[in-house]
Amino acid sequence: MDPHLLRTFVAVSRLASFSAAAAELGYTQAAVSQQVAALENDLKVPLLTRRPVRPTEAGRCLLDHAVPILLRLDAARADVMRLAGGPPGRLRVGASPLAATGLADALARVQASVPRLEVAVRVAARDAVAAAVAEGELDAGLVDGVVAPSDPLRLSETSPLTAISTAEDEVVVALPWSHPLARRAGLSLPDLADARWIDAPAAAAPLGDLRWVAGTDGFRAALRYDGTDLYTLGALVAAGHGLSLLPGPVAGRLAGVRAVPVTSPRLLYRTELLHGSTPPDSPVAALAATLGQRLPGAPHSPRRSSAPTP
Amino acid sequence: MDPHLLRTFVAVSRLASFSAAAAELGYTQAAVSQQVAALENDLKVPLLTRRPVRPTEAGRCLLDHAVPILLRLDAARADVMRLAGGPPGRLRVGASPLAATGLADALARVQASVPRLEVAVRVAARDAVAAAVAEGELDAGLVDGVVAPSDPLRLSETSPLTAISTAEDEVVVALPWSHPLARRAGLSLPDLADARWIDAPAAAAPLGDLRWVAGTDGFRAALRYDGTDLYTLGALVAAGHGLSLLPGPVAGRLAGVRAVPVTSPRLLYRTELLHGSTPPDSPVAALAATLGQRLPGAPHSPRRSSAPTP
DNA sequence: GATGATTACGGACGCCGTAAGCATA
DNA sequence: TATGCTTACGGCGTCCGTAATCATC
Repeated sequence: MDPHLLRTFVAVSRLASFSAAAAELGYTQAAVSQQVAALENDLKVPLLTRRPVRPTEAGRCLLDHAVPILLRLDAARADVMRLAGGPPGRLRVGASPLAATGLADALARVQASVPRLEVAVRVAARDAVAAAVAEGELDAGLVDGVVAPSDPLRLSETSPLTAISTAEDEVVVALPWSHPLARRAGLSLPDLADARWIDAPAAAAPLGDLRWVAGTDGFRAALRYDGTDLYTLGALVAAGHGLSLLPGPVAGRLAGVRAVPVTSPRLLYRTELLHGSTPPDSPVAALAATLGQRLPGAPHSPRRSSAPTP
Repeated sequence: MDPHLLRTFVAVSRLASFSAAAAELGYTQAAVSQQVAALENDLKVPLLTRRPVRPTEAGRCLLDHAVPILLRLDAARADVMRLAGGPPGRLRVGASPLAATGLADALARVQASVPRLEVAVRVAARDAVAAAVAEGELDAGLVDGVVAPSDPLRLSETSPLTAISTAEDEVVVALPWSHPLARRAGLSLPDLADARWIDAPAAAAPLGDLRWVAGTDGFRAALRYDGTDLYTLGALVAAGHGLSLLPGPVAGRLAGVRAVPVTSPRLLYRTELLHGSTPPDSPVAALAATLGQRLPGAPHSPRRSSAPTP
């Protein structure tokens, strides 16, 4: 169960070829063959069929474990080395599209307090941001989502990250003006499970979040929008392609759509700042302080610690 | 970042001694010293202070990652080999104390349907059961806890396990008859946050669960009871040492205590069956079927899949 | 001075590359 | 027949154990 063997096994499975994996990893075909054989020998189970190269049942099972394990190993290395490296002169921040809104101000204030700070910003999907922070590719990430008041955001955690709540907004449904429910003052989420929804995981709340907080299988996507642009999303809603769940302040700025608050169940659109272990004098700590909250607890024990902002 | 190195690093940290770790792992002191040096050299960070042997800040950070990683590696091996081993002639089941109640009947029915089946039962704390199932020391585990209706149990997951809801009971507060709230017909959980509570993680709902579902910092323990015996717990409640949260059917059988349902928020005392990847003809599948639910989805992709029982 | 971690050195094993073998499309 | 995985073998590096060295209590 050497990580080296796991890594080549994953590569072979993904590429469905020993030789391609060898090329990618800088080995010879023979070495890859031996590594896979060693793994199969260790587990006493054939993991791959040859010709065509495809994972067996046991192989798929191992893949389900191996990928997170390898991610976690990388995250561990990144976390430790980041802690040891001392405060770097740069701050690489990621954000999911809706969370990116409030970032500019905060970054300006951090730059004012830390001289000669290189800042890089990257916008990506929520889970991608979380993964990049875990891997150490980013120093911090701002992510958002729909949650019940006391719950943390549900992220696919490769490794434990410290999470700080930085903003909590009202949750609203964006509807076209012509929609029968558009004149309501408030809406109940379960009533909307069977409506037409737009799945815009990169721009609005992913429908998976809705299913989670509502505890149903509904909220099926009538249209999928993979862009991040909110005005396109607004246009899609206005044109009647479906509904979308958004934070109140954002939805209020969209033209042609009606924003109706969700009154039941009680929900919040929360933004959280994610980061790994961090020395207290780092730019990340400054960013966390700027976004309204001091870094909690000991930086060496990264655990979820969310507290609502006042 | 060889797991071998991580394992010895963890052992050295735990035992605070190179030589003790060497003895435990079957190495010489010199080998352990070299392994730790190799790890520190790889990460370019001192991980341990010598004399006394104690993890540095970076070392503690690495420990936070290394322990779950090693558990997960073991879980992966166990999961794959279990899948490959074919249906074994034995069924090792673990259960948390309250969940163990309904196990006898189900096991009898499984034994009736599978000839010559060796059955072993082990009762332990909830997280210990989950860990043992992940590690493959147990084939399945029954665990219980307090949750909101649509949430899964919050387990410290080393590796993803399939979870099936097998029972859902009313949640009640066990109070002494003399308690001012004992005559109420129903209680609201937030009102009880500041009451005296008994923390009995091995027998009743852990107080951490209450804090989670209530979203508060309350529910502080006035007394901790580490046993699993429910009648002792009942006696403690009756004597006024504190309150305890229990499933309705269990609390009803305790002498001298009053059981008042929790009406707000809406909570359930749920029991879930946990298992790893499993061939469809295994005793685990039989147990799952007996407990009221077929094995869902493909056995090679272990994910949480809970559905309420009717 | 004794306990215990580190450094030095030699042997064994493991792992990769080259090259030949072999099965399948 | 050709592509591509497997097996055979040789060299190199890694890792462990023994033994000597060094540091701390």
